[in-house]
Amino acid sequence: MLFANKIRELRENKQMLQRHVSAALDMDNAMYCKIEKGDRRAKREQIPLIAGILQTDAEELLTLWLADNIMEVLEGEKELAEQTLKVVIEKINR
Amino acid sequence: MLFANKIRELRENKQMLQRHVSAALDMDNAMYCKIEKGDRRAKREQIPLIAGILQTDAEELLTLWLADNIMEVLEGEKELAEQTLKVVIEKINR
DNA sequence: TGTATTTTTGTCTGATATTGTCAAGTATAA
DNA sequence: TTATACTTGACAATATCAGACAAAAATACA
Repeated sequence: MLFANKIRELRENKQMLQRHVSAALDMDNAMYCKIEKGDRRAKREQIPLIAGILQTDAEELLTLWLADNIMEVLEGEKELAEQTLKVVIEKINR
Repeated sequence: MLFANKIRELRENKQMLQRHVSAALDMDNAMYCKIEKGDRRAKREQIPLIAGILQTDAEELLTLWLADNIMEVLEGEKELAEQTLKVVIEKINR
């Protein structure tokens, strides 16, 4: 879980508690805990808020969050992942 | 819709009717119509069945179906798509 | 040790999204 | 027109998921 690992690392480096972040997000702390563990997914619109609270780049966090979502699509399709990504890149660059 | 376009093309080239395919899939024809138009998504386990009916390579169809799913994740994130895919590829090749 | 605090886990519920079905619509050809 | 193929929209059934709460587990520290 790229996104989860990143926000945990950021929070710990800043010596913040989960409840600081969850309060700033107006979110149940249990929920935030699950997001940080990768058990639940943050909503798209929460990413920039989290970035603000943790004082980091929103685009970087969003990129990791998107990458997680793509990894989930490719879950269990290891042998087709590479070819699939080729098709996607080709589609995007056109 | 890569997958949708492909199965339509395959079906038409074989002069098959939608109801032939939907019957073989034990599926409501309206549903198959929507899948072929890209309004609804085929289930993962239906892909090899469809490939069998249309006598084509299941892996190729599956690749297109996965690519559609990834495109949906990247929908509206055009400016981050490239970087995101880089992260995914890096993650996969490790 | 005991106690307070933080983090994690399990479960339930309401909201939201998805899927399957049906009926009615359009399009095309005979 | 009539028949056939395809498409669309509306609705109900179903599945999924965020959010909430309580309680357990882990951690810190007196």
